[in-house]
Amino acid sequence: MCEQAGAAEILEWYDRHARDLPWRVGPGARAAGVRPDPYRVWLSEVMLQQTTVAAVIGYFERFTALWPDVRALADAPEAQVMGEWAGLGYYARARNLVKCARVVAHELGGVFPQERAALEGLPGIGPYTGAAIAAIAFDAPEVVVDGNVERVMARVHDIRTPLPAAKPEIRAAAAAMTPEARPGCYAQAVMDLGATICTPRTPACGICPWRAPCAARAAGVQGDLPRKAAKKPRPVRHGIAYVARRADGALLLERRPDKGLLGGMLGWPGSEWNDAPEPAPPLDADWQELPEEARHVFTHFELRLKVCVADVPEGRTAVRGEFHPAAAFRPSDLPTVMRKVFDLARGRLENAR
DNA sequence: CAGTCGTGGCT
DNA sequence: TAGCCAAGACT
Repeated sequence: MCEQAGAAEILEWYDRHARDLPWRVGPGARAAGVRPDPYRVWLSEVMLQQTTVAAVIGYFERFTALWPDVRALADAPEAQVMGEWAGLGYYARARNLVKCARVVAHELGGVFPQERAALEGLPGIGPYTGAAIAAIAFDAPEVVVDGNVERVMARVHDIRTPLPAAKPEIRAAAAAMTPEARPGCYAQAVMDLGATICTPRTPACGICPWRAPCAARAAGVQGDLPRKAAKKPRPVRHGIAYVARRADGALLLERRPDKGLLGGMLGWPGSEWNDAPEPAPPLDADWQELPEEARHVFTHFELRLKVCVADVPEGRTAVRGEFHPAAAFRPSDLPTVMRKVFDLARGRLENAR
């Protein structure tokens, strides 16, 4: 049987250097017949979308401890899942995670589909994740193309067309290299290669199993690939966040609408975020503006939030939001920008008490 | 298709 | 430091 060019070299490298990851069945165990748990593969792949391995590991451990299988996750209250996801970002992933778990649990008998086509289209599963689950969990010979694969392919084949225009060419190259044998190991091998050797800057070509066939290396342009279209500048937006503490210690929080930024997450009531926000206090109080703003960088804008704090008597009703008892409040349930606001407000509230 | 959608680590 | 980047999906 004619193996795909390069597959043998990278699989041999993977057998010796595969990263040990909590969701992974390593090459040795896989060869011994151990199958990955599709639930854990799915959960890890969703968490890893645009997110580093280091950031994911702790979340993965907590999620699997709380919810060991897809039925358990399907039964979880969405608010609890959102709270556990807080800090990981891209919160539509968490909402879709619950939706997908409920579809699998209630409409598919608790069993993940094995086919890429059936996986793709489930909430939160797109072209990459569908192919990755099919390959890793079920050893389907799917073409798995993520950012690592794009970088590795652009270099091995010296593809100088900038992304995203180069995507079709890159996919064709990836398809030509994907082997029929051990497709799950192969997919993870290329991702490990991209994460540890064929890194974005200063790749370690000297120890790369694909050094010999690498066209970019031969041309000395490996560090300049893949090329990417120029990015747009990131504007600054301003806003005002209000942290109200009731006499019993309860804090006024507001759940954000499902659509849009930080959708479905808890946060402090506040103004719109724009060039010149209008004050929008959620209740009448003696608001004290803190001297320092909370700064946070999102993907497409930078936010500077003025923070106003107030102590309010019990019985006061808010126009917006709901008071959360102090005992039930966990800052870790908040998205990072809201946790930054709380960290600033906490100092002032401690002093006032 | 191009914009939206988070965050933390690294250089 | 300020920009770049990460196992993308969705509209």
